[in-house]
Amino acid sequence: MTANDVSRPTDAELEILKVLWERGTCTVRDVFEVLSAARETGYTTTLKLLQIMFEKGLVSRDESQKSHVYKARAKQQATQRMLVTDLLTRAFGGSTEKLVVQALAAKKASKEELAEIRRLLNELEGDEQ
Amino acid sequence: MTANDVSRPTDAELEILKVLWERGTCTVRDVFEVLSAARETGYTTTLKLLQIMFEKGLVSRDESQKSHVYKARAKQQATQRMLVTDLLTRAFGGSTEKLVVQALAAKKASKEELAEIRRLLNELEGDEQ
DNA sequence: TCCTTCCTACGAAACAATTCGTAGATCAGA
DNA sequence: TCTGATCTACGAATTGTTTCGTAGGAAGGA
Repeated sequence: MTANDVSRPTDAELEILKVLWERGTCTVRDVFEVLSAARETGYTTTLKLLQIMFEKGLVSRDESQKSHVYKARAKQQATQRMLVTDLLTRAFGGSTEKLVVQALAAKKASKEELAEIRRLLNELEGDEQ
Repeated sequence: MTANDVSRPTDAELEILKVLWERGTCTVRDVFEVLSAARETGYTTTLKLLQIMFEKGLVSRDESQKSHVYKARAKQQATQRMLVTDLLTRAFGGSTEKLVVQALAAKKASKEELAEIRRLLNELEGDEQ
C-alpha cells in the first residue's frame, strides 16, 4: 500500500491518528500517554501499531533522535472525507441526504452548528443555479 | 451478544443486510444471487455468513421450509443511525456539523436533496427557539 | 429405486487486527 | 563502571472476519 493508495484506517489506527492530528508530532510515549489515559493499554502495543502504520504509509517518522517522532501523513479532513465517503457507499447507497438526515437525528447539533450548516447549504444551492 | 446489544455489522454483514432490507425476506440463494451479480463469491460463503449473523442476532430466520428464510432484525434506519453515530464518535469527535460538512463536500447532493435537508434544518431550528 | 440437485451444518484455512513478551541498544546517574 | 530506565524491533499469541471444501439429508424426476 503506497502513500497515495491509503485505505480506511482501522479503529486502533484512527485513535492514534486523532492524537497525532491534535498534537502535530508525537513520540510513541506521547501517544501512549494519551491513549492509556482513556483506557488500559500497553506501551508496546502503541509502538507496534505506529510501526505498522509507518509501513502502511499512514504516518511518517523522524528517526534522527533516539525516540522517533511520528506525524500523520494525511490531513484530518482528508481522512474524515474518506471515511464519510466509505460510509455513504457502504450504508447509504450513496445518498448524501439520507446520511445527513441520520446524522442530524443521531446527535442534535447546536444552534451555531445548524446555522453553519445552513450557510453551507446556501453556498451549495447558490452554485447550483 | 444479544439482540439488544448488537454492535457495528462488519462489511460483509452490511452487504447482506442491504439485500435483506431491500427485499424484506430472502433465502440464502436469494442473497447469494444478488451478491454474486456484483462480485465473485461462493454460495457457502453467503450461507456461513447468514448462519453467523443468525447466531449474533443480526437476522432472524424461518426454518419451517427446507430453504430457511432470513430477515433482518434491525430496521435499516436504526442500523444507519448506529453507523453514523459510530463514525461521529470515532472520527469527528462528536461534531455533527463537521460530519455534515464533509458529507456534503464528499458527494454533492441534488437540488431536491438539498431542499430536503433545508426543510429538516428549519424543523430543528424551530424546535430550538 | 437411483441419480442429480439443492439444501444445511460444520470444520478449518486464510487473512487481518490487536495485544504483548522478550531481546538488545542506548543513555544518564550513582 | 554498573544499574535501571527507556527506547526500538520483532515474533508470536489471540481474536475477529471471510472464504471455502466436504459431508449428509431431503426432494423430485427418470
